[in-house]
Amino acid sequence: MQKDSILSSIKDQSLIEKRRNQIIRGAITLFKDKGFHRTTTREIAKAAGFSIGTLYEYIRTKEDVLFLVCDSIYLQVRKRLEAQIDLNNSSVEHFTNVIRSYFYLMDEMQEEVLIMYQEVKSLKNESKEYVLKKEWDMLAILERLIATSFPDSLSLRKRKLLANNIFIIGQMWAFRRWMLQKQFTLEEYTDYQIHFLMNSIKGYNESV
Amino acid sequence: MQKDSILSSIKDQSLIEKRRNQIIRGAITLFKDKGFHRTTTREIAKAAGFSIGTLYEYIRTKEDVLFLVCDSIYLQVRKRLEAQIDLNNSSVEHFTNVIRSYFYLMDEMQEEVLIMYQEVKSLKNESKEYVLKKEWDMLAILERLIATSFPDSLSLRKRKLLANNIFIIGQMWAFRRWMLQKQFTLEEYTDYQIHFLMNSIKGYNESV
Amino acid sequence: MQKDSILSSIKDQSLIEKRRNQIIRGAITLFKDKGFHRTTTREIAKAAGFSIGTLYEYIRTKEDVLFLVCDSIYLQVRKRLEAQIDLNNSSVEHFTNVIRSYFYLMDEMQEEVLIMYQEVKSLKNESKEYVLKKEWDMLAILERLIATSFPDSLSLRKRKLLANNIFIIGQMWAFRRWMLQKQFTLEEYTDYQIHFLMNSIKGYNESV
Amino acid sequence: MQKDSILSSIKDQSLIEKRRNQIIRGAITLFKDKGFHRTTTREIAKAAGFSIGTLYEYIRTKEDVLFLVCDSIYLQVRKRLEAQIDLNNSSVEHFTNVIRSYFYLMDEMQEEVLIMYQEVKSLKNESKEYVLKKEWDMLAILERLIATSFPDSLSLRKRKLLANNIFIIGQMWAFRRWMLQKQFTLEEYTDYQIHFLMNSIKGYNESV
DNA sequence: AATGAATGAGAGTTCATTCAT
DNA sequence: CATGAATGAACTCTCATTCAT
Repeated sequence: MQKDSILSSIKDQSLIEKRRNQIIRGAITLFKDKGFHRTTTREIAKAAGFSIGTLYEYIRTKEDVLFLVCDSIYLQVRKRLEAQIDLNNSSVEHFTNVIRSYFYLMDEMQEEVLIMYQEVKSLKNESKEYVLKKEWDMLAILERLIATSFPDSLSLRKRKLLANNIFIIGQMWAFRRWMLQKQFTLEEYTDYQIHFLMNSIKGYNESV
Repeated sequence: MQKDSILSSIKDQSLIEKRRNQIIRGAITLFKDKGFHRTTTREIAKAAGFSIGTLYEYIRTKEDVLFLVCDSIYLQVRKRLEAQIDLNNSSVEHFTNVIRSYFYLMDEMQEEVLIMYQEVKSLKNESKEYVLKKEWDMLAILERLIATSFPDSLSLRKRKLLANNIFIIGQMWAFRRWMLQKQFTLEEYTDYQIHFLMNSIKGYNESV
Repeated sequence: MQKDSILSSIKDQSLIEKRRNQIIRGAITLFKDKGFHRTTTREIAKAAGFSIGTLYEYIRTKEDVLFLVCDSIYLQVRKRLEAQIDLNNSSVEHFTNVIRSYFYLMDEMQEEVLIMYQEVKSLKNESKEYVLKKEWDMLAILERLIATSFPDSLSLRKRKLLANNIFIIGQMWAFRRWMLQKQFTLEEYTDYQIHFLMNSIKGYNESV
Repeated sequence: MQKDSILSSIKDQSLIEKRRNQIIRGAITLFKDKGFHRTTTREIAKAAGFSIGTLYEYIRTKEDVLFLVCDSIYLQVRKRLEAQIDLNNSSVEHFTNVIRSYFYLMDEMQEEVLIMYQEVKSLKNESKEYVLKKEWDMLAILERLIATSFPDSLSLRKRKLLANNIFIIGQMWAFRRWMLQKQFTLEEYTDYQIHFLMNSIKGYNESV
């Protein structure tokens, strides 16, 4: 499944783009609140600002909406993460800056992260694979960053694992906010986690 | 909301216990497969081994089933985790043994962990809080273990954060299995993560 | 497709029988009036005397209703036709009596005949074949009657064709009533057609 | 209802003619396949070669399309039947030739005959009457032919009935093809039926 | 004259829940 | 205590029709 394979009976491509963005925006608001299953297509149409009939001119099934939403969120996260990365800068400081930005991004996009976290599983296999593919891409970005910043100290597999750890510890701030955000400010959380992370790399380095 | 506040029209408490266990066992099988929303009460009744009418003698709403399931899974995880802990043993080795056991437990209970992960949000607030309360309990266990094993090196807040990290890195093995279990055996995953963790503590220790 | 392959979630077989008869009776009334496509499932449920939910306990799709209706009509026509036939009586008089009865039956079941005529095509292939199979059966009955009554005068293929002619000339009284019933009484129609038929057989006989 | 009473917002009459022919041609193709009810107006527009908006410039409702189609089919059948008839030729041979031509025409126009057969009932009364009026016309043609060919042997009413019989036995080749065309070639079917028919007339003739 | 995006009533179907037996 | 037939609100999705461009 690819994004463009969501069929629409509308011919004007730019209108499709525009309306789908309305759909995505409306749906995210609703999904935040009630999740995918408890949101009805009529509510989505209304939140998008048009009728149920019009909604179905731009998607074929309710699941298509979920797909659009997930796809859009991933794209956004990735874009913003990539924007932080300077491939020519291999300093540790640059590394921590990127990680810090990522954590702040997770804070900013908390609700969206939650949606992805909880609803991707509701996609049918084909779409799910397409979306999960995007996660591989994001991990690859983190891996590359690690490789650049710590060229000699970590094996490939350790880099991969570390990328995963960073990835979900960032998301954790969103999906465990009921616990973490009661005890830490975002700054504290970021500071502590970056410390743990750096020590872990340094420590590992020395200990092997 | 507390567990016993799920009303039942049945008087015999031991029968309630028995029937609810049947319900839980049946429901978990189904939820693994199709998730909470896509599972019908009829299916649950059938999987539990009795009629839909009987099901409703032991619960009031479909959500009650989810609550029973989540509650049961948490209880099980906690019990098995606690069984590993010797409060009088403050050795680092004991610490890593417990962590290792926890990771292996997450592997064993992958499907259940997934259910919790993805479905707890569908609980209504009251029940959700009750369930999340159990997570606080589990974190407290890990915190205590950390405090015992590393009595002087970590502040309270760092212990809390570390407990969280351990907790979700364990779960990650389950909920990101599509990614991790392609690249690591359970043993490798456990070894690497424990290394990272220990270095992180040691490194931190030294660096502060 | 066979009749019993229409799944029902109801266990009591005699209740299924009873409810399905209610459905058939209600649906026929409606189909007479508005045809299959213009009749809604809600109307069918109401005409059957229960709720839409209950309707769907006894069928799986709207098409099932059409199938039940067609099946029931064929069965009825056939039963009543068979009841007229005495296999041991090979007299020409018996032959004409049966034909006459058949014509009167078509008159009595006009509406039902119309439904079959116009709606069978809406069945999906599997069911359609099952229903059309019943028409073969009825033709076989007429063929056998012809063979018994005119043992030597007609070849197998001519008997087959004649059976078809009788069959649809009977039905014609129903489906062309807007034309025929303005010009003929049932008795006249029957008399004339039987005359044509007998002369045709006799004439054929002599001319070959 | 008359054909020209289908309102159109278009002024140019020859354009209306042209566009409606496109509609008819497209619609017949679709109706053959899926019947009137299962065909959408969008599909009709597409098959006709223009947009849904344009379609509705030439018709007012979907039913109008059905009317146009039925009207067109009747017209065609009638034209071709009339083309065979020489009013000055009263020979029996001419009679059988026309009947034979009619049967071959029914073979050629099988699909169209089916459409009429199954869909006319979906017309609303006004249009239905208009279309059925055309059947009276065709029957009148056959009646006249019978009267010309057998001037003294059959009463008016018998001629009328015979006309009906010929009419539907011709159509039967189309609407019962699933049965007849497995057992007979068109030639055989025609030969047998003409034999039956001629004997029937002759026989009747002699016997009265 | 032609287009096609927008509409919304209404269709078929599902399923959590109840309650008489 | 157990059953399962009955219910109907609520869901997703379709499609004939309109009308601004």
